[in-house]
Formats: sequence, C-alpha cells, structure tokens
Amino acid sequence: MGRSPCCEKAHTNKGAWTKEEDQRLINYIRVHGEGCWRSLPKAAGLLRCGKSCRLRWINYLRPDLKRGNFTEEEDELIIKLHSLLGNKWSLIAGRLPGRTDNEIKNYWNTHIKRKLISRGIDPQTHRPLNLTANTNTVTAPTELDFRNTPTSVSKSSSIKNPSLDFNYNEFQFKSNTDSLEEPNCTASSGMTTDEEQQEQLHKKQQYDPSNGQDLNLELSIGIVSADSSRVSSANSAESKPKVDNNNFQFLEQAMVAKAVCLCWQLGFGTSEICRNCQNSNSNGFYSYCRPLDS
DNA sequence: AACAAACTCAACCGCGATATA
DNA sequence: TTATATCGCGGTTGAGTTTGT
Repeated sequence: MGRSPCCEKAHTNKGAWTKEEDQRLINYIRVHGEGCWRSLPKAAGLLRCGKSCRLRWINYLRPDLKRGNFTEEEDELIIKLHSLLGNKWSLIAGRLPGRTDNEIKNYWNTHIKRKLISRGIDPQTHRPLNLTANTNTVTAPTELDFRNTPTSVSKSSSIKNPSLDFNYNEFQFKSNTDSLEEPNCTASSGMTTDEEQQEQLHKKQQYDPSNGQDLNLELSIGIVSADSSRVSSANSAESKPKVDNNNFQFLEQAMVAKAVCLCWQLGFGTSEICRNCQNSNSNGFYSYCRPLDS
C-alpha cells in the first residue's frame, strides 16, 4: 500500500551541512543529475533525508547560483514582481537567474521591506502607507488583488473605493503568457549551452525594464465561471501548466464569465461593454476585461 | 573588552498538490 | 479507488555574525 518511506528519520543528520556532505552531494549530482531525491541520500552515502538534500542543492550548491549582493536592478525587479505575484517566491526567483526563492524571500524580509517602508510604500499592497492606513474598509487593489489564489479575488459585492489603481500597466503580463513561462531547468532542458544562452538572453530582453519592453498586464478579474466543466477540463489538460506556473491565459478564460465589465462600469478603457461580458448577468462581481479585438 | 541587541540567512517545518503502489 | 509517500512551496526558526553601548 502506498510508497515506502523516503528515509529513516532516526538515522538522518540535521542542522548545518559539513564540507564533506556538500562534496558528496555535488559529486553525486554531477554524475547522476538532479531528481529522485528520495533515493539520492542513500545512493550518495549521505545520512540526510532527500528533502534536506534537495534544499541544500537548490539553495546553496547549484553551480549556477549568482551569490553576492543584489543589484539595484534586481531590487526593482523583485519589487515589481512582488507587486504582481505577491509572496510567490519561486515564481519571482524564476525571473531572476542565479537567485533562489529562499534567497529572495530572505532579502525581501530583511532589505526590501524596509526600503519600501522608507519610501512610504506598504510592502504588502505596494500602495502608499497613508492610503493603506486610511482605507481599511475596502481598498481597490485589495479588492482586485489577484496575486494570491485567483478564485478568491473580488468576492465582495460592494466596492467602496472605485479609484482603481492600474499603474501596474507599466509592468504587464501578456495574455499569451509567453514571457511568464517557467524557465527550463538547466539539468533537464535538453538545450545546448548556446541555446540556453540565447534563451536566457531572450528572456532577459523580455524582462529587462531598462530596454523599454515591459510585460503586458492585461487581465481579467472576476469569479470562476459556474461552468466548472470548462474550468476543470482546462485544469486537467495533459499539457496544461500548473496554475502556479502562471497560466494566466487559463485564469483569464476562467475569470471572464459571469462578471460585470469593470472597464465599462467605471468608464475607462473601452467605451462599451466588451463582448466577454455582454452575455453575463449583473451579479455584483466585476471584471476588468481585455477587449477581444485587441 | 564585555555584553546585549539587531541582523542575516541556511535550514527546518508543515501543508497542498501530485504521484504511486 | 484509496492510502500513503514525494515534491515543492511559503512561513518560521535559530545559530552565527555584526553593530551599538
């Protein structure tokens, strides 16, 4: 019944890794590659659980780790990504080559939070601190906060402050999500070094705010359609990336239905209700829809 | 020099999603 | 189909280090 245990916890080391343990892990992964963390410790002669080995490798031993201080550009990129993704450290790390989720998480908590506060910005909402403090009832970005679980967004039926902040448009998601796909794992990408370099350069160009190409943040916010079959079929498609993988196209599809067109209701964006919303009932939920023609 | 407070960051913990027997 | 393990993630902890008094 079920799988066998990954390791005998009574016989595993804990705490800081020794140089010898590190070397064993490095040597093993050099020969056999990443993966199969369950059997790795025994095969590598380590008295650690696979989980610990994985963490040590990913956060510390991987050869492609950048190390060293974060640059100003990285700081700003992290802030922008956090404003879009929230505490999705692994996703944020995916956009910063050579940085780990743990590293970014620590850096956020120890440096960037303070930096934002000193700028008068709330690190959680990315809005001015005084605004955050004064809008305890319902603030628009909170109301429209899509950074966490998308299905939990916009459940309130009354938006008290319609002065929505769409400044995030300067850093936009493309609805086709090309630019947000998870970077391939170097160990399993199958790409040659040149291909990897080109791919990385391409991605860098896509994300580099300094080259004037910002991500496209066209999005729809609403509740998932009652037509759950549509959602679940999208969810179970063999090739479907995980929602965690930023499948915003899927989210967009799921969110459009049964929502009131916010761009029309609030009078910006389009002058008429978009087709996405034309057939939906006014049920008290709102969506900011990407016009189908665009 | 000695101590305490503050800071840093590697490692651990617990959970949800997924895989597998 | 079910029970259980693995994987990967975000949150938290605590040992080691730095800074202030």
